[in-house]
Amino acid sequence: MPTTPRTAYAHFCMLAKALERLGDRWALLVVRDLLTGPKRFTDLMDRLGGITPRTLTQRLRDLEADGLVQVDREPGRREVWYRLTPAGLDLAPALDELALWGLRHLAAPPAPSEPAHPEHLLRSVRLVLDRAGIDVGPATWVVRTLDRDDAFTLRGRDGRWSLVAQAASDPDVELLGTRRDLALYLATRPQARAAGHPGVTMRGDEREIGRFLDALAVFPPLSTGPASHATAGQQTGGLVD
Amino acid sequence: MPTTPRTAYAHFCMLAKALERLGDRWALLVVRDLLTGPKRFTDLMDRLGGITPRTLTQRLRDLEADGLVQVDREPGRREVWYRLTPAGLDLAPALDELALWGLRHLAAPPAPSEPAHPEHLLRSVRLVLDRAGIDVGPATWVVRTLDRDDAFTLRGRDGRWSLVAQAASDPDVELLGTRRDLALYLATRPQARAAGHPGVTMRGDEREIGRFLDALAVFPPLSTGPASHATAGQQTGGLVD
DNA sequence: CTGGATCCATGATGATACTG
DNA sequence: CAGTATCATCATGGATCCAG
Repeated sequence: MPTTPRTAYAHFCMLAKALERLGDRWALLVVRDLLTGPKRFTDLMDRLGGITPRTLTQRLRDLEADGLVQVDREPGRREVWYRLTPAGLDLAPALDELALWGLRHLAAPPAPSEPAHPEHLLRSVRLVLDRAGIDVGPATWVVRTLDRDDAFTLRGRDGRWSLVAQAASDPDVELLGTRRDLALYLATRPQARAAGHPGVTMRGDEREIGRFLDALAVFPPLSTGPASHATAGQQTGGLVD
Repeated sequence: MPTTPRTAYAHFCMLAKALERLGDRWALLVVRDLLTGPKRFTDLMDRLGGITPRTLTQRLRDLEADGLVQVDREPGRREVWYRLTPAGLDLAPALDELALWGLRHLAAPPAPSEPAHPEHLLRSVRLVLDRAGIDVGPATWVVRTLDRDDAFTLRGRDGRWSLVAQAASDPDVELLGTRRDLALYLATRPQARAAGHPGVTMRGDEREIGRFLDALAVFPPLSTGPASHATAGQQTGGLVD
């Protein structure tokens, strides 16, 4: 009979109970990376850059025991696929709010040592466009990474926006570049985006690219209050000065 | 020159950056308890039951350094008051989403060893009423704890709801009880609430109490998916069987 | 090659007692 | 009231090794 584990807060509070499951280091980042679809152990190791295999194993076991992750092991197949259960998928709104908070208060250009992936920013872009109800007509935009052949489709219609980790066949605009270049481009402040970005190719006719730039003008959102983070300093309206 | 601290993920991801500030044990619970207003060190020690003074000191220092908490020290006064900065207050939506997720997937009656405070549930009640757009006419409901003399006012009008940690002077309904009894009452499933609860006094005329019960019928919300938590078992529509 | 396990080092947290 | 001091324990990081 286990006594209350170390990670328990013993509060009658749903936030505390949630954090008992999600508060361990790396746990929410594992969920984040599984939100875009099932992944293998090594896929996660790659994306979570910095986690040790022992910790990843531990997190996946914990999340499985808590019913957030399901493990697909098929006999005769080497790969083990990890995917979110409905309860795990249901964390998306909470992760979105945390990411938006980070965007409002901690936005900063990527350090040279930081691996940059466009998908994290794309999730925030989708959310910001959706919340703002931006409507520039039906839009299908594809972002394709050249160094890893990932692709994402951002679709908008009637002010609602969706993001899927797959390339649509008929994009109005297509962005091509390395993961880092694409992330840097999305992190540029809106006014500078029309000029393009080194390493990023934009395909699509001028009118379509114009719609893309118009919609993206709301990203990133401005901080609601004064930039009160001690090291954040100036708020220029972009992630990059 | 400090190298990247242990708590850094070194990802260009706003969620990761947020978790670098908020991911330490107890950190978000400190924010939670400061969301209802400024508190003293010992107030926080009391509410956070289980935290050690060393850890609380550490968290408050970290949060202060990150610009989420401001410390009010007045010369000649013993007490030190901690309050959230605008950036700290801006975490409310994220904490709300996490608490709602906990409510949907981890709801369980309070264990006998769990101190129960009504305020955490009241935050969720406000949010659920507000999201559902419940409109039962202008409503002012006061919840008053007898064992600590805390009071909260839940106000609704035109489907919008607010919660403040203070007693309104003209409540339509007033609930009185110990912190535990009030929490247990709010955790009851809606159908059982009309019968009242031992230790909880409800003041107000019958019609007003009827409005109160009608509105509260949407709390707690049902889980979106099947109750997939390994230990959660049945979902009865209430926190208490 | 994937999916881990093992060993050790270290930093973060808990328990308890004490103090300006 | 608002912490600090000390010691113990546990979780995580880093490196390496191993089995199917």
